[in-house]
Amino acid sequence: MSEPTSRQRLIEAAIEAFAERGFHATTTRDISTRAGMSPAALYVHHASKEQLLYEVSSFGHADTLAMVREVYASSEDPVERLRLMQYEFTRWHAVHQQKARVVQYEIAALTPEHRREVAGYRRDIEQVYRDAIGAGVDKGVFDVEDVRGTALALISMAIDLVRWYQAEGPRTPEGIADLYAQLALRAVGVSDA
Amino acid sequence: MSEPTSRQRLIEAAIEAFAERGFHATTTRDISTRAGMSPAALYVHHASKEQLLYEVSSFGHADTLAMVREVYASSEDPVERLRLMQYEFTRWHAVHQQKARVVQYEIAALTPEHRREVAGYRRDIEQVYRDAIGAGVDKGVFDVEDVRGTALALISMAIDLVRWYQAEGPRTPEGIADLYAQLALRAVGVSDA
DNA sequence: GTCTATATGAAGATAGAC
DNA sequence: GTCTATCTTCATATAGAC
Repeated sequence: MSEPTSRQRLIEAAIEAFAERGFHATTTRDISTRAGMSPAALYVHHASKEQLLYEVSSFGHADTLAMVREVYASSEDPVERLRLMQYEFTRWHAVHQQKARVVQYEIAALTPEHRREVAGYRRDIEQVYRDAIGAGVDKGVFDVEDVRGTALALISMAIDLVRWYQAEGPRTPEGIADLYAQLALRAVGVSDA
Repeated sequence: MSEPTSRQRLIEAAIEAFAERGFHATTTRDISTRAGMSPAALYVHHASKEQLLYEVSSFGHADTLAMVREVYASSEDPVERLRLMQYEFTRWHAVHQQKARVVQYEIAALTPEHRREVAGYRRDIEQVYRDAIGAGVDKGVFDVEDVRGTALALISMAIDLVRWYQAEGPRTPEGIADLYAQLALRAVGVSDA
């Protein structure tokens, strides 16, 4: 493990600052100071404050999409697949609470072009959830009328925890993930969950 | 129905602007222009931009707390009570999507004192949900191990819809509220929901 | 690649006429 | 209570030395 580069230190400082204060309330001075540099140093490594946000947002979205796709491919059993999907998706938002907060709540601050790009990732993530639920319905294992609405509800549950979750609090990421995985199965009508 | 006062017009303009852009990205010029006034007019009716936010946030929180308390008192039956609670809480967030967005996502922009005040409202709302779930567990109607976590999950589901819900989209507030009420009952282990 | 110094613009809020 | 004009502060981003 080598030292992080200045570029990487600035990204991590930006995640911290954006998560705590929000993009618009964060100053480039705040970011560079957290990274232990002068205000000007930021622009040697990143073109603008928005570019920093885009970096965080785009990697974060790609990450979560890859994760749910991997889970989807990992099993043929609808119950185990949905359980693991909600478990991992929930856990990611708790473990990476700061990054997740930026990913989920600062989309409006991106340029229109960057916003369109992440919108694509988001559509794809929802599609994987719909596929996972739809497969269970097709096999007669799940009892769901509104597949799309149920997918949105499960995603919402996991995403919203970045609004209130605190790493210092009593709950572990795994504890919440377990609970939310159970709630996901109950939501699709698997009664012995 | 008389004309809204300038004061009220400014509050409504602020809700619109804060919901679309966020508190920090909104300028006082934007608010006053939306209300059809000059930048200076805002300060005749409101002390500051933060005071406008506080007005929206505090009334919104008081509103939702009163609503869930009313629902709690309206029935003794745990199933009907929780169903109605999730229905009304969800519907409120869809119907008042812009106001709800400001209420739920701009807490960090309040002054510490104002933030403490709304934190109290939020604790109380969670408590009503915990009571509603706990009562069903005590009566042996609900099957829930983690009452607090389940309450948070149900609240999260409803709150998060302000992030994606669009009045122009295909879903009605009542349609989402029906679905989320059903999901709430399934979450507490009422299997014929 | 880092710094100090600064250009440039725009924000929140106020002054003072009507 | 509304306006125009403006004060003051602070933000993003750049210039240029080392």
